Amino acid sequence: MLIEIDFNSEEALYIQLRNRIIMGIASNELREGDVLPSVRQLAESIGINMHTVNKAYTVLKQEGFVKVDRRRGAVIAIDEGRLEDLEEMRKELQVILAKASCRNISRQEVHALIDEIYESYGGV
Amino acid sequence: MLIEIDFNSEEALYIQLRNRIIMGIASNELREGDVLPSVRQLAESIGINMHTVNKAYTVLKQEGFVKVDRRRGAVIAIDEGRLEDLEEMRKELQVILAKASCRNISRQEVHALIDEIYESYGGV
DNA sequence: AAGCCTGTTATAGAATCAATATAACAAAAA
DNA sequence: TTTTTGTTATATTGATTCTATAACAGGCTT
Repeated sequence: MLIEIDFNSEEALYIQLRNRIIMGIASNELREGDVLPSVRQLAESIGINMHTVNKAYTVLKQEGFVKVDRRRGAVIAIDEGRLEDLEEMRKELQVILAKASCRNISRQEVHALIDEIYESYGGV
Repeated sequence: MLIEIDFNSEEALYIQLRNRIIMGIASNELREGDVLPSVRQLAESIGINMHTVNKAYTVLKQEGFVKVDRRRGAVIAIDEGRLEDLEEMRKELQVILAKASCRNISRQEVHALIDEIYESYGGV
């Protein structure tokens, strides 16, 4: 899986990295059991520091997307039943939809966008 | 309009403030032409620094939710045709829905949540 | 056994951001 | 005139982000 980083973005590098990997899982480019590159490898291939990658992996571990095996490195392992995430999602959506509503983006448009994105993650 | 701040949140105070005001506009608690409290007033009533409020207002001005009138202070004034926001929304939704997809939250559940939130903002 | 590659940890520095604290200014309102 | 408005400048504190070395133990390869 190709991981791209935008150095002009305001988003922290380790957050961009985390997001890319989560999106990789959603789009099935990364599957349960797949091994991520070592922190040193990935850091070098992107051109950033080892610790920045390590922080991304640590966050992914805490959030339940990855487990770390001393032998194999960081392995995709998804906690599927985390209800905290639903409340978190509600809060995030409240802000996003408030903005959308102010900009006269209709509910239909949002639904269409949701479908489009969900489609790209392989339906369900 | 009552503005509440969570001092335990990781979100910056000025971002929380901005979000509250945008949500206030969406829910029609704040309407075009309404005057926001002065930076000093609001700062005192919440118990934070004047500059933190000022930063929130400055961001709201840049994002096109508020205009500042020397006479009246900060006034709600919404730029309704900003297409940058649609692309921004797409990027934010991509991350949120990736997480949702990983947690087995179905597309239907997301649609229902969208409706619920949009409902609270008065339909459309 | 020796060397290499894992993740992990510690420490330190630079740059930026968040929040606070004073202070002052011009314009408008009381 | 005095108060209140937004605006601007400056400074300090603390946290965050990213980088840089360095070292360690566990596992793998040769």
